[in-house]
Amino acid sequence: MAKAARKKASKKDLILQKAAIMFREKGFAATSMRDLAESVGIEAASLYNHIRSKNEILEAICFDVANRFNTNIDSLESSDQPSIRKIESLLRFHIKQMVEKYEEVYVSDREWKHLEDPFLSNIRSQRRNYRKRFAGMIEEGISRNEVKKIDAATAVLIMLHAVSGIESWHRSRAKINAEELEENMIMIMIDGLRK
Amino acid sequence: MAKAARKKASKKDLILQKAAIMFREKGFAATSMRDLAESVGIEAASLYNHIRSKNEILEAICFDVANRFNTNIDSLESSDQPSIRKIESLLRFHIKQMVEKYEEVYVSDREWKHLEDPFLSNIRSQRRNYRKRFAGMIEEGISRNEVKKIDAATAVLIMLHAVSGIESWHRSRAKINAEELEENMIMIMIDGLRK
DNA sequence: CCTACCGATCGGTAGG
DNA sequence: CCTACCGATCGGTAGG
Repeated sequence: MAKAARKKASKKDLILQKAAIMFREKGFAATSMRDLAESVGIEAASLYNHIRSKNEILEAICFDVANRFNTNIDSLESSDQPSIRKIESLLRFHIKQMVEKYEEVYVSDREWKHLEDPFLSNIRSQRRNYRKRFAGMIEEGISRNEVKKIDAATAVLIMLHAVSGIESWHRSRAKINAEELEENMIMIMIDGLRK
Repeated sequence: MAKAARKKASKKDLILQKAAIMFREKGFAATSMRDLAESVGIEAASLYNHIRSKNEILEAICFDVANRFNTNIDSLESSDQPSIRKIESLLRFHIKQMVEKYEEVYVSDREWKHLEDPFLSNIRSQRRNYRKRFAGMIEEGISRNEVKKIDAATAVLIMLHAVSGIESWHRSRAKINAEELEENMIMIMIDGLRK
């Protein structure tokens, strides 16, 4: 019974993992359950022994990723580093997640619009909330004179989208490694392009 | 005859415009020709008097946007400003395009994967080429000592994705206006967050 | 986990 | 530009 439960869980995990890969490649809407079943190695109908619906797969991916980012910002906010260090840590977490859990993070970021209510409203408010907390860290940095006077909301948009640039790095198997990538990104975002 | 041709062109333009709005909202794959026809105000079958296929609409959007960006980088490369100014101008062009032609630029950037060959290969190579030229401007800036020593390819990824952050600004109708947005973005990207 | 199948919807065409 | 309709494919279910 324990073994059966473990087995079932790992098959569901396999489905989620393959789904993340396919949703990233083709998009949620353009991926059929038959495509997914084939990549898992079973018939389409058999998927439904492990998951309830196509949308449930997307929900699992999106909320799993959201939880990881929320947990991280929780612990950052309660720490007492300088603001610019908090911001740097947040960015480094985004970069690491994008490198290590590429497909899941990418899918949760680009395909969440295909969720249905109540999950759609939920994720929307989680995203709004996250951006607000990030903006709060930037405003704190401005008031402490660690960050230059910019519009915090604009800075949040730039930073969050900038890290998603790793997508292209990930697929192109560029010349530089993950560590160099991270250092370059942090340098550019914290100190800009100009020498 | 001239008038009929003009009329037909403008109806086709209306279809392209409505398609860009819907492809941005729901994605290419999740937008049906019946959805599109409804927003244009005709029956689905009637769309085919103006366009040949659903994919042809996406092709028109993607290549129109690509041409505008290529024309801009052509004229920038042949100018003889300092490298950092060329980079700034390129970024300003991206920001302006994103503000003014929001739906088309967004769609061409996120939905081009749904193109079919030979258009898919064509746009892929155009994108590769554009990034290479942009990286060349950054490397020129480094060698002229105007830009700090960073990996040019990484900087390109960050900058191109950062400007697409305007998407969220555009939809959220934020407090700041387009001009302030542009100045904030340029300041952050050129000089970074740190004071 | 499979075979067999469902109603719905898709992109697109014929013919007027 | 519409009515009528097509073959294909979709997400999902029944029953074993």
